[in-house]
Amino acid sequence: MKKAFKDKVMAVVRRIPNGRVLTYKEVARRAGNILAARAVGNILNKNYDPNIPCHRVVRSDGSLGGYNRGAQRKKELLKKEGAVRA
DNA sequence: CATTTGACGCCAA
DNA sequence: TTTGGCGCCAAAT
Repeated sequence: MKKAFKDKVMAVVRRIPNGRVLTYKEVARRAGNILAARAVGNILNKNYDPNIPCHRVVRSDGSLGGYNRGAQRKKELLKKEGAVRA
């Protein structure tokens, strides 16, 4: 079945290089629907994959947002990678 | 198939 | 500037 959105979101997030973070809005935009920022978060939330650095996706405000493994973990990961909102 | 949920985003007060 | 409410979408139940 072609879950274009879910599949694309995963692909996009998987492509995020180390030290780089994208906003949910940006990911949604690359996934094909900029209005689906919410859906993006929902997808990552229910479908966490070790290949997908979902911790590199943050809110447009610059806030980290949430994380399945704990927001604290996400914060540490980003800090460790030195990620910045380019 | 209809309803609920949810890691969001933007605007108004 | 901060808080609250509304709008948007896709997936899960």
